[in-house]
Amino acid sequence: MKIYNTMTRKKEEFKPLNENRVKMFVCGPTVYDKSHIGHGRTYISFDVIARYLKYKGYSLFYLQNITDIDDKIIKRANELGIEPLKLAKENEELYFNDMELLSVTNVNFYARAMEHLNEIINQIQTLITKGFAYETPTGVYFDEFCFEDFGKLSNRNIEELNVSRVNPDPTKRNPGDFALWKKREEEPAWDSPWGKGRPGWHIEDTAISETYFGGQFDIHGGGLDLIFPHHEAEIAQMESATDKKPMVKYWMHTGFLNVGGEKMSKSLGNFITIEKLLKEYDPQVFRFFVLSTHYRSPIDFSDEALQQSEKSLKRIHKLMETIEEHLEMDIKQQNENDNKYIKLIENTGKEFFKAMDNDFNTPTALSALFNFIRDVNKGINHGEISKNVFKEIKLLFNEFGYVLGLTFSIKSSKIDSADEIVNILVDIREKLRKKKDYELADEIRGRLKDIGINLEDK
RNA sequence: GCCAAGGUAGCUUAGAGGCGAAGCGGUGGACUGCAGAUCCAUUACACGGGAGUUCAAAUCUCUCCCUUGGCUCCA
Repeated sequence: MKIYNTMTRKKEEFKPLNENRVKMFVCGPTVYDKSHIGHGRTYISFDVIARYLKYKGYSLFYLQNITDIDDKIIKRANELGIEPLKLAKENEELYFNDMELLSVTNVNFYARAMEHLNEIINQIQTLITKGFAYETPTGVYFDEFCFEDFGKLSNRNIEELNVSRVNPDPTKRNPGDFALWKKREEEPAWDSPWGKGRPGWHIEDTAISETYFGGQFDIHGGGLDLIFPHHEAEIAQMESATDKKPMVKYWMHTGFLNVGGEKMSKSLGNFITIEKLLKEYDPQVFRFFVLSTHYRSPIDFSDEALQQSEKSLKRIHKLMETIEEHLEMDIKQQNENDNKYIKLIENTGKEFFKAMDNDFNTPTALSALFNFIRDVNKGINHGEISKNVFKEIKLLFNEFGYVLGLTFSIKSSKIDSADEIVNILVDIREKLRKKKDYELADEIRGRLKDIGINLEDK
C-alpha cells in the first residue's frame, strides 16, 4: 500500500513504525461555529482512510483533537454573551452529530485542548528548559531559529518567514516566533508558571499527541491549509521537546472544497454548513460526492455535481434492489456460468483494492465498481446469474460498502412510508389501470405529483 | 515576489511511457396503455500551445500560455 507523504512530496510504501499498529492523528475543528461542508470533506476522507487501514488488518488508533478555546471562540462567545466553553461545548455536540450523520464513525478518541492543560504546560516548560522557548512580558514564544529544520514540511526558508511581518510583537526575538502561551488577565484565563493566560494554537496538538502516542507516530493528517504554519509549528515543538525525529512518518493533507469554483467563505456568501447541506441532500449522496474525487484534489461543490452523484449512487442501489428481487425468485442455485462470474467478482475486488492501495484512490475504485455493475446487469438481462453468484455479489458490495462507508442496501421507497391515504389512492389507481381507465388513473398520478409524490409504475 | 496544485471527451473526475477510462449528459433500442424509472448499445478529433527525448509520450524534459490556492485565522 502506498501513501502520498506531504513531507517528501511523493508516494511511499506504507510501513507502520510498530508492526501492524497504526497511530493516526488528525487535526479536529475549532468549535466556534457549526461545521461546514469543507470539514465534511476532510473528515469523510480520513474516515475512509481509517476504514481501509482497518480493513487491511492494521490495528488502528485514530485520535482527533477538539480545539475548545481560542481567540475566535472567545470573540464569538462575547458577541453572543455566553461562556466560551459553553459555546465550544454546544458546537462540539453539533459537530459530533454532523459526523454521525455522514457516517464518520472511526475516531477512537476525541481529545479536548482544555482537558490537557497540564500536558500543555509541561510541554512548554520542557521547551523553555531546553532553550527552544523563552518568556517575555506578553507570553512564551518558540524561537524559530533554534530549530534548524523549520520550514521543511511547507518548503519555506526561515529567513524569508522572518523578514516582513505586520506589527510583530516587539518583545519577540524574531518576527516569526509563535506563541506557546499567551499571557492574559481577562477571562477566560488559566494559571500557569508564567501567570494567567491560555495556550497558543499549535501547542495543544503536540501535547495531546505526545500524551497518547509518545513523541512519534505514523500518520498525521489535516486540511491542506494546515501545512503552514500549524503543522510546521507542531514539528518544531515536538521534535525539539522529545529529540525524536521524525515526529511523523506520513503527513497526509486533504484538498480544499470550493463552492462554485471559489473558496468557501462567509464574506462571499457561499458558506454552507453541514446542517444546511443535509436538509437538501442525503448524507450518503454527499459522501459519494466526496469519494468521487481523490482526497488530495480540490473538489468543487455545486448542485449539479451533487445531483450527478445522486444519480450515480442510485445506479448502485438499483442493482442491489434487483439482486434482492432475484434472490427471492425461483432461479437455479448454481449454473454453468458461475465460474465466469466468480472470476469477474474476484477481478473486480482486485481492481478495487488495488486502487485503494494506491494512495486511497476512491475514484478509480468506484470506476471498477461501475464496470462491474454494467457486466452484472448484462448477465441479469441474459438470465445467466445463479443464486449463489448473486449472494457472492452481495458480499462483495458489502465489503466495498464497509470500506467506503456507504450503505448499498435498499432503501424503503417514499411510497412505502407514505400515509395510508396515499396507499389507498395507489390501490384504486391500480384497479383503474386494470380496467384500462387510464384517464382517471393518470389524473390520480398527476395530482399526487402536484403535491410532491411521484408514482412510478413497475 | 516566494511556495503549491492544476489545464483529459458537452460536464464532473481517474490515469501517468505502449494496451484509448468511470459517472453524468447526448443518440438509438428494450420495457410501458402513456409517462417515468430501469437496463442494454452507442457516441464523442480526450489529453492547454510549441519544441525535444524515445522504436513508442496524455504520461519524461524544456519553454510558453492560462486557472486556482497558500504566504494573517482556516478542514
